Amino acid sequence: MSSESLAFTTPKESLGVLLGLVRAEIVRAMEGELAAKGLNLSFTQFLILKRLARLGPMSASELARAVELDGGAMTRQLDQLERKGYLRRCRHEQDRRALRIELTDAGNTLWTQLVDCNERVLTAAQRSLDEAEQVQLHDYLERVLHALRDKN
Amino acid sequence: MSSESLAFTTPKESLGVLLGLVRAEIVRAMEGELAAKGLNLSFTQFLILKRLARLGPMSASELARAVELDGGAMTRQLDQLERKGYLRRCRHEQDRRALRIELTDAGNTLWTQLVDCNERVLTAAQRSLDEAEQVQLHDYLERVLHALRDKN
DNA sequence: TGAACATATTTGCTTTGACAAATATACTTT
DNA sequence: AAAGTATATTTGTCAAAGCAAATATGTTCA
Repeated sequence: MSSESLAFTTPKESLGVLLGLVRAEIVRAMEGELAAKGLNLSFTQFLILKRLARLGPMSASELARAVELDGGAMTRQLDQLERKGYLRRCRHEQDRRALRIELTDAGNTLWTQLVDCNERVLTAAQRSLDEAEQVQLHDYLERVLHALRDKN
Repeated sequence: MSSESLAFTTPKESLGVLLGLVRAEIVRAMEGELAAKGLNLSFTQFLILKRLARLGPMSASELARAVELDGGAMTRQLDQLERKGYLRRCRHEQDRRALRIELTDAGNTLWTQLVDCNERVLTAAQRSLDEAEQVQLHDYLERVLHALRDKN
């Protein structure tokens, strides 16, 4: 009875799905914003630029881990973004295996445009949560993430 | 400076990313569970079966909307699941355009196995949240979802 | 009724991303 | 220093998913 009778309202049953739905909406909204500005950028590419703009130059594999992207896929995304002139592959000073990916001037200029989109989407997404709730949601998600990663 | 100094702790900045990371971990964990049982099922296929098991027969497009999957992709997933004998495409009584997708006996039997995997992963994911917090997380996510969908 | 439009499914085409192999470089241990 | 192991990047290959077009059926409205 416990599980069956509560089926359609039990949180546990749909956390995975729910996360998928929310994320899909955010991606959709974000890509809509980008398209509306006439920018031809995927959500993945947006994330890469955001990371670089926020944290500065880093290697391709750091970047890949940060956005949960396969190394091979990262290479190809970097190809595209480099071709569009938004970033540069430089040599890493300490490690000759690695690259140092850095934004070009065009990349930095682009980011100033993206900040708006980013802001609008996240504000819209969280508009029904007050400040404290937003912090709490973030905290819960972090805790879930750690629980999943530290298997014990 | 303002953005730079706060970058690594501002919640709003990473909600999109964070959702992606959590979801990726859940998918990984779930596929691990499935593989451990010797089942050759993708996370997407698991979601389709789950939906059918929980809510009963429905059309392909309802199913597609529920798991946030493209119609074309759904057709091909159904091909696979039908070939494996887990579901059946029947005619829809009221709408001759549509299908009525229903689980076979084998599909229902399979689901009894999947229930465990599902349970284990979700329990592990939420083990650092108490009952009230789990409910609250779910509530927050629903509110974010609605905020994103009802654009106004 | 009939025309216009909307929805359900399938198929073809293209892009994205995962996985594995290849190569280059770093680290560790003996 | 040599050997063995680990990491960074690139490339090839494949499966999954998105988009568009085709077809069939339903719905609305003049």
